[in-house]
Amino acid sequence: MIGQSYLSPEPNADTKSLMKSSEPPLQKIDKAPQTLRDIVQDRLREAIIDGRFAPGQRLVERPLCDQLGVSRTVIRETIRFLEAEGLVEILPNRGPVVSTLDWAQAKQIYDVRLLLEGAAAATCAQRHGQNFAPELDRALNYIKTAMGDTEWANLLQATTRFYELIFKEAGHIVAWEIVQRLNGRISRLRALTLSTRSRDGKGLKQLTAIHDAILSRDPNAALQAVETHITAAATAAQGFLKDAKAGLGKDLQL
Amino acid sequence: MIGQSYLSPEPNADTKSLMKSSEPPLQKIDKAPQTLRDIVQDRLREAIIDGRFAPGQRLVERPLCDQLGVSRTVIRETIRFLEAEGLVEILPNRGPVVSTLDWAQAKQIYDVRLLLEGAAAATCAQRHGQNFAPELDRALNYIKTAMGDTEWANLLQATTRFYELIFKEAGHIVAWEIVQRLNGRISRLRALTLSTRSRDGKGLKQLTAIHDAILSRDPNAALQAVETHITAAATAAQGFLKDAKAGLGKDLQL
DNA sequence: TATCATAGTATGGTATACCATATTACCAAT
DNA sequence: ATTGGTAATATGGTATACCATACTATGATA
Repeated sequence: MIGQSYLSPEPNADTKSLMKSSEPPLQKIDKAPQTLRDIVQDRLREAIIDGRFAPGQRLVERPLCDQLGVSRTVIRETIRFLEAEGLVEILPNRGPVVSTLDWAQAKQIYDVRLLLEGAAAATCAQRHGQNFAPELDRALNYIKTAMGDTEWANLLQATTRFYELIFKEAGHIVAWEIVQRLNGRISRLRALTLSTRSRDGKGLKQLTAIHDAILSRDPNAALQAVETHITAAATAAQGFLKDAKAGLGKDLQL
Repeated sequence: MIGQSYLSPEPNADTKSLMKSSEPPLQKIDKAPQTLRDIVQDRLREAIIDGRFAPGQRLVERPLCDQLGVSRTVIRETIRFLEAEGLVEILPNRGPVVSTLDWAQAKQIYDVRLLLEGAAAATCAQRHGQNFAPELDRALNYIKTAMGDTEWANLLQATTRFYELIFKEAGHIVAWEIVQRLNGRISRLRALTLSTRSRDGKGLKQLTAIHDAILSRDPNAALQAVETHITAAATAAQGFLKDAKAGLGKDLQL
């Protein structure tokens, strides 16, 4: 999430022509000293989202310390953060576990996404600037190529990037953060639905519809396109969760 | 957020007629051993929301340890949690400060609230059960009485309760959690707008309109009512933030 | 007097050790 | 087989020490 450009674009490219660059004498150095916590947070979050920690699995602190080579303090702090994000739950007297998901929650998450993504697409359709079209094209093409990929993480990232563009262009930063957090909680579900839906061409077709509606500056069409896309995704997801529930009795698997 | 009903509703009401109560012989004791962190979290969150810690104010760890009588670990973990909630920001090499708010963010928060609360009200209008009407009546009455109160916290809590009822009845738990978190970030703004808007009668009138639309099972009217209510609140809020900005040059004050 | 340098202080970041408690598993005794 | 106890494990909570950095104040030098 946070880049690692500690220094200004030109670190010290001009030692001879000092004070020659006209406008800003010196750019402020906004060092973002990537703290250990941040690294561990990203690492753990990614591991959970990628499914390397299964839902329901316990996250025992000291082993995590050994694996990541950091102290307990750091681990505990990141667990607190991920708990607030909804990726981790704390069982009383048992400690943190990877959050599980049932259909009731997933359904609500898709509902909220529907509202926020629909609004973002509509706003974006009205407001997008001139250099936005090629960017959205590129994002859509990324998705197209990622569909043939075997690595589902790429496809997930590509679609995420697609929506990120839309939200950012609409100026809906807060909403995008919310959606991202929600997506973290249904990441495994998303991976499943995306990979299956990429086999039939429907998923891509729906995303293309969103793309077209936005670029033709038709807010209502954009809203509609998002609606059909998310509804389809939710339906597919429901199938998975229902299966998992039937198979195991608990909803731990997804 | 978490109740403190450690024990079952009926602790041991029937010692004579043991095993007589037909279905559950004994209810499971779901003890929620309120951990130190939870207490400190609630305490600090409340302090920030109440404004006892001003926005931009530094939250120095060791003094907080002394004030609350807990160790640094606990303090740091709660700060991580509140950071994820958006109530606290971490300045590099300076440590945590209470988050500040500018109008760009506040506007977006009101936008998201508009979407989520509108949807909840509409759904609630369709689905609310039979014993819901008196509850909503009661909530509205609470607001009415709280308007005469000098303690603005009561009014804030009353309106929160009003919306909570709507969200819960609509089954939008996830959305409600999101809205609550957003409300935390604009709590001082809400307090200001609520108190000023309670002097003219408009705020109450708008809430009554929501109440009526829901109880008459008219989703569109409910959506409309929420829209006017939040739009008005946002406009009032904008006035405050603009003032603060003009007065101070920075947006630290709110 | 003005500037520079140095030391001191405060704070965040990290690591480690310790204790109390709750849970679990295992083992022994009846 | 059920009961009871004990040890192991893991967590919550605490305390402490160490280092790096930022800010501050003091003093020395030009």
